Amino acid sequence: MGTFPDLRKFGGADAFLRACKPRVAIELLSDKWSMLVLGALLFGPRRFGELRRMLDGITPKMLTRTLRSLERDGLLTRTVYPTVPMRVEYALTDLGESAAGMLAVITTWGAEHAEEILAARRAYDARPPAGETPVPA
Amino acid sequence: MGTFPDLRKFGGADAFLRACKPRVAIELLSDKWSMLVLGALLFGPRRFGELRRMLDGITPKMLTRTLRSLERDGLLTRTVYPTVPMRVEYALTDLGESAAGMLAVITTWGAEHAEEILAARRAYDARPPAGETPVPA
DNA sequence: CAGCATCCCCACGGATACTG
DNA sequence: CAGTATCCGTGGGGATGCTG
Repeated sequence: MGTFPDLRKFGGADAFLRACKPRVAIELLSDKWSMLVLGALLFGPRRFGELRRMLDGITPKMLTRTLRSLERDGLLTRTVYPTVPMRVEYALTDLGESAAGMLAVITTWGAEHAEEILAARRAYDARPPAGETPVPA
Repeated sequence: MGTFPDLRKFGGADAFLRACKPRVAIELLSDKWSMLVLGALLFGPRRFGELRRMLDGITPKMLTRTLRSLERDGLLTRTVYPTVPMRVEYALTDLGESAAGMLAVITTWGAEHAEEILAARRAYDARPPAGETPVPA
């Protein structure tokens, strides 16, 4: 069928149904802020406020929730320095770095095909309401 | 920092803020069913009912919505055969196949790291409520 | 067969205000 | 500084029933 890695090697579509292994990756990608946070941490360890400023538009609540979730999954570490004022630093783990690697793949794909997709979208939206049904046979 | 492709080449975190190009990929991934449908179509063109059966748990409404969205983005084609009873076939485009390639990357990553993540999750959940704060310096 | 229409729920996530 | 607490609107998506 194609030149891409054969999905069936990994279980194909079945691999995604129900609560199966690779689903964790999908959940990660599906979350609005997770990959953004990982991306931000690629620049090195960052503090709460720094991340907040890097991720324009994120609220403290969502940043906290996202960081907790990523920490729980072992994608980043949270280190508290009990200074005054307090200081907390977040850093990617190896696992987190590899997850960010996925982000790179996705970003690349998106950058390469965005124009094509947007063009298809325009064409679709511009086509006649009641249409000629493409009838090959 | 790592061995993965350098995100900054693509604009880094900034590349994701607001409505920028690579975001279309994220939207694709974020949708609950889109990548599953693409994965199913990797096995070849399929009819509505076939897809419905392959994607256990999907409702007709969501299948329709997902297919329409993917068609609009040029990831698959929809061909109507006006037979009796009616027959509609969905097939990946080249663009759709390349998108499914992303799925392979993600699936692989998920399969390789799922156990690690689940272990981290168990460890996190099992740790003492009020905790020893890791104080390096 | 391949959908479309409708109702409805609740979880995601934003805004705002407060605390150790 | 680094969060927590609370309220609340939106819409994603399930269930059900009907149609060309």
